[in-house]
Amino acid sequence: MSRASEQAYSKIRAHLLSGAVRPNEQLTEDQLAQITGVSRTPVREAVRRLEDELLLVRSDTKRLFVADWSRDDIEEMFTLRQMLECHAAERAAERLTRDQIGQLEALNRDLKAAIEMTPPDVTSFLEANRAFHEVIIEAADSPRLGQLLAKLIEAPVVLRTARTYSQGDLRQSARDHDELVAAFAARDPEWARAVMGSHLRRAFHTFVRSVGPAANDQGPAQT
Amino acid sequence: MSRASEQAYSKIRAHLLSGAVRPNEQLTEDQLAQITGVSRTPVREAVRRLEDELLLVRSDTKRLFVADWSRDDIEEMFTLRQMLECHAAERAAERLTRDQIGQLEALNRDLKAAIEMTPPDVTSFLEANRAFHEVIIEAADSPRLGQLLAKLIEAPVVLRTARTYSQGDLRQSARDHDELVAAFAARDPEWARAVMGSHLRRAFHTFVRSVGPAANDQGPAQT
DNA sequence: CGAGAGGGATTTGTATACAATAACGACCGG
DNA sequence: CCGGTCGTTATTGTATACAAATCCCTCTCG
Repeated sequence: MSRASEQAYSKIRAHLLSGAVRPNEQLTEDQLAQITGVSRTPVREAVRRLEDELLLVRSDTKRLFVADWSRDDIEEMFTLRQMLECHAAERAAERLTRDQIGQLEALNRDLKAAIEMTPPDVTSFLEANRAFHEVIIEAADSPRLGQLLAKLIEAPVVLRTARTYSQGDLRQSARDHDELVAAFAARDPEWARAVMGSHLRRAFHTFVRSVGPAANDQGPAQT
Repeated sequence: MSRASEQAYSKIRAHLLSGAVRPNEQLTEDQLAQITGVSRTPVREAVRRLEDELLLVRSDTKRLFVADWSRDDIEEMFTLRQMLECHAAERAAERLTRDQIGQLEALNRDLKAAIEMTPPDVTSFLEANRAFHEVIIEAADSPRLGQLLAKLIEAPVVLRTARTYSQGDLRQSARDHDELVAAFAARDPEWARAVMGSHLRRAFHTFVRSVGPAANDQGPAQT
């Protein structure tokens, strides 16, 4: 999108991820317009995108709130992502160019470098990880699949807690990526799917372990 | 959404599905505002939704066009829908109330009645079919899953061609629904998943047969 | 003391005017 | 005759004013 609405989007998103607002807190379009420095029109456009990504929700009477993700919500998100991204890996295995496989290798080198910093550079890790998965989705060559996954991957909760992962967790992630590259290089869709599946499922359990297995189960409905 | 933007959405959608416009034809927000009788503001809101549903697409310079669905696009849509809706059926099998199962039975009675009209009442069939699947998705109790599926099911191409299905095709569909209800009543997630899978995959092949197996393969890129 | 109605304040929805950007075509130079 | 550049027109993007809906507090009545 164009300048103002794009800017509104990223500023609001950053604002939400920064933790400056709490789940279930009400926001108004005017507030957001002030924060972002643009008028309500592009803010409304940005808000729509953020609603789509489930970072914001609207009450039944159109009032705007910060979304609250329960543990169950997050599990479902991981499950759906796994379903779709396994499919993407399968398709990608049949379609990746040598050049793209090279990109994946390079990205995974960056990712490993980020892990081996002391302390691990989690921001770089997340960026390399995001780019890695993006190449695969791109190669799957299915616009609709990409669109669906885009929503799931925007999920913020994961990003917020990634900083608590151990170096061992991160290294396992890098090993998964290595094996994915191997599966792609071998042009073996089944292998790629299987590795992607375990990769994401493990990520879910790592997440659960880091936030506590039964947290957040008694939260009130948010709408 | 509120009155004007909701009205704009359904009018534009109807306009697109009516076939009054051709794929790759350009539209302007002003035109649509005139057609719908509201200002550009709600039209833009409606257009965003339709873009999301891939009924409309924007060029790289933000100009608006009627989307063109290739056969491959449609196959991918069916594949994704199958993946997600099988999952929904599985979850629904564990969660449907007796009341909801009763609803499914009632809807399938309506559906069969529509089929046995002479000629078959395709509009009622489609409506009962939509409602049937909606109950299942609702019962799956996963907001994100429902949201993803909503997009896929809006796909218009299927609706446009449904009128060409034979009575035999429609009857098979009703039988699938009967078996789904049986699987739900037995609380057997695996059974439900399997039936849903074959139901949707058959629907795809019925679709392919009705439009011709290799149609629409040489269309130029639209963006 | 509680329930519900009324009304001002808050918030979202819509229309409109204007600004920014992209497409189109005419004109010019080679 | 071709290619490019500039100005005009068409189209989308943004700001703002106003309308509609909703919330919340208060006040009254039972």
